Amino acid sequence: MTTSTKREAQAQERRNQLIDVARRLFAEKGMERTSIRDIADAAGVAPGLIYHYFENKDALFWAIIERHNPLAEMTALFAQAETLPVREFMLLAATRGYALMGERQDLLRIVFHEALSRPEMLQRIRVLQQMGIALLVGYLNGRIAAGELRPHNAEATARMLVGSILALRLTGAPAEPYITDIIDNLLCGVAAP
Amino acid sequence: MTTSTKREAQAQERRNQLIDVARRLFAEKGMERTSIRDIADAAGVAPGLIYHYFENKDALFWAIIERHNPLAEMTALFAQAETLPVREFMLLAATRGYALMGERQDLLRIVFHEALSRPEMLQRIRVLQQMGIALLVGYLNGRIAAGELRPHNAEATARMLVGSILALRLTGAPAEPYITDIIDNLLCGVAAP
Amino acid sequence: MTTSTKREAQAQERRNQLIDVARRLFAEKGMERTSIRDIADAAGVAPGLIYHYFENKDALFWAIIERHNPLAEMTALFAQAETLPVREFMLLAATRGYALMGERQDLLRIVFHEALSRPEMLQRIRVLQQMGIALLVGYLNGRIAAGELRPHNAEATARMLVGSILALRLTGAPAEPYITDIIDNLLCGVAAP
Amino acid sequence: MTTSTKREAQAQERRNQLIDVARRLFAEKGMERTSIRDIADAAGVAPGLIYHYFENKDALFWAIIERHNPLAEMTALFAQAETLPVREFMLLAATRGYALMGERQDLLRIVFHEALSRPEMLQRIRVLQQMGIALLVGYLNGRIAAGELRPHNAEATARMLVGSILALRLTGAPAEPYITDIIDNLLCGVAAP
DNA sequence: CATGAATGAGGGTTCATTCAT
DNA sequence: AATGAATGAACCCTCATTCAT
Repeated sequence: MTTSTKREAQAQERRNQLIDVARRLFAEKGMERTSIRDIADAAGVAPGLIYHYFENKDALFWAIIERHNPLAEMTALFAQAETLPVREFMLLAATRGYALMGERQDLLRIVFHEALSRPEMLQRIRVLQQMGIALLVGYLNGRIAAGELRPHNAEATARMLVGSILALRLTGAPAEPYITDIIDNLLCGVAAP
Repeated sequence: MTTSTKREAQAQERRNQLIDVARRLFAEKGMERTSIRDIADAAGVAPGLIYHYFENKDALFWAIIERHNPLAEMTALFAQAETLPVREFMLLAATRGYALMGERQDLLRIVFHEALSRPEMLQRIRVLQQMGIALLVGYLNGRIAAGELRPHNAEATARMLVGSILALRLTGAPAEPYITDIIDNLLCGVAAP
Repeated sequence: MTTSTKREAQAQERRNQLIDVARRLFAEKGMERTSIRDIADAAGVAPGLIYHYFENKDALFWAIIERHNPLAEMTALFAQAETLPVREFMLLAATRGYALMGERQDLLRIVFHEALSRPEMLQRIRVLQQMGIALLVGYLNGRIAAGELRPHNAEATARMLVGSILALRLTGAPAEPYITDIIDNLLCGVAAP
Repeated sequence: MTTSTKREAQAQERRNQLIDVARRLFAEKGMERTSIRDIADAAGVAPGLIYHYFENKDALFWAIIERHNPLAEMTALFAQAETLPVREFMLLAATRGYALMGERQDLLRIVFHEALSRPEMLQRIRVLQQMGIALLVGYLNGRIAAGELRPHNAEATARMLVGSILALRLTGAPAEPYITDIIDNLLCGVAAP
């Protein structure tokens, strides 16, 4: 029992190691430019071993995705939304989103990269993204109902916010001053009074 | 003279055909998943011929990019910016940008895809993107000077606009009602008055 | 332990087999006219396997050279030079050199062939050749010092000897009577007394 | 008539140009590493034109060989052999041979290169070489009959001479002092008196 | 005489994957 | 659990050669 448990733990560790190594390499060079041998070398194991843990390269890819789901964290963040004024919370959420995309930047690259060339990927990505937007839309509509935001199409706002943050990351732009400016623009508008 | 011109014209035609075929395939499957043979087959041509027209696969890629450069059109659009009120022109520009990304959606996929995994591509693409943003920033600062927009960081606004439109395209969302809402949000803000 | 050793031994054997097969084919048709597939077929092996053992075709070439380096044997021969009179030793050395070029005739063909069209090969080969000549020059100068040969430019003699033997091999001439005649000519000259 | 003659002359010129260009390139990089396109580019013509003048690449190769036969010159040289003392003439012949191999060094490279990998080439080369040796043997036997050289196997001497000179060229060694030393060694021997 | 578009076989090489050990 | 030898298909690219113009 104990031994088998130890074995299992060891196996789990090895599995995670392979996932992490693969994530790094995939992010650096893209999935196709990363060979199984590259991964094996970087992990210090033989190429054959990878097939002991994953059916094939694609399965390894999905394992990476599954291991890093950012939705949980975002959900937690929105749960405490009510405790802050609108502007503060939006700043917080935007900053956190920006940071998250940074922490998982390699993942972001992988996902985007693959999503753009593999329809079945795109499908799975859109589901996630839809959930993110839904979270945001829910919050915004709550604020509208509370009279803190003027009545309007919340989905457009949500898309603006996500798109703007995403664009910052994609272009390598820094968080400040852009994030603050974005939120202020969004809240107050840029038209002359 | 006539003959040589005819020959040249034919060659140009063939070149364009190859570019178009490649564009389609690259967009469908990604550049790496598209083999030279795939392109040749789709064009009804021997694989070797492609190397008669393009030095290698990468050169073919850049030929695609060059053939469809949206910058010229955008520049022309901004040249007549003064003739319209702010809101009208921004709607027009956003709509045109959205449409352009649509017409060139396959191109967009290709460019994104490659940019994400090949630093030297990212470099060249950022140059283009920077020029687009500069165009927009120039316009916005003009409107600020004219007192039509309140003084603010125009670059943040430009990035919001581009990011928002891009996000629409990437998520497959329709132009309306989003574009109008986005422009209105941007101009007037979403905060309650 | 035993198993890994067996594996290693097997791998070494396979490596040597590939070297030998390649040596034969390279000698028969020249390196460029021999494809990796030719080698693989002749060895009864998949083409990819060759790249498991050698980085590329060139590396395979150098592996052939390294496996059959005649310098060690020649060095050993010259170590016992003192035990024989000049004429006997020179006959022995010439005969041994002729034999060696025969045993390695295919190698000779390969080396010459490549040396003639690839500067970087010529470079590496000249180093080897220089060492051979140096060996001979050292010996000759020793004999001059010992008063057995008249004082003269030993390098010219060394080059004559090597050139003469090489020419025999290149033209397919037999060892006898040429070698004896060559040595005698070299020692006594052909001028009438 | 005149026109056709002019045309013919022009054609002959073009033919020779192609031969010369090909000779240079073949010598530089070897025949296989030189493509028809390389030759065409260097000559400033279209690839197709080469096939107007030569059936294929091999025919072009043979045309090069035929255009540059060194035998005529050597025969002329030996015709005046009697006018000089042995040592002087042998020096002259050796020097001339060395020079010839230099002038035609590129040709030498080509011939050697191809001879080593193509049996039918080797055959043709050996015929030429045999004629060269025969020329030399005839001379040497004449000198022996005249009492200027001691009676001995002239063919061995001829092979020594040719081999020595060839080795100088192949190793890139300079003419002097080697040639003089070689002739002196050959005439007087290197043994202590 | 001259062009250069077009062919298609074959080159070296990479790589996901399998399997005996 | 782990190895690494072995496979074979596919890749990008080169090139001698042909032929309509």
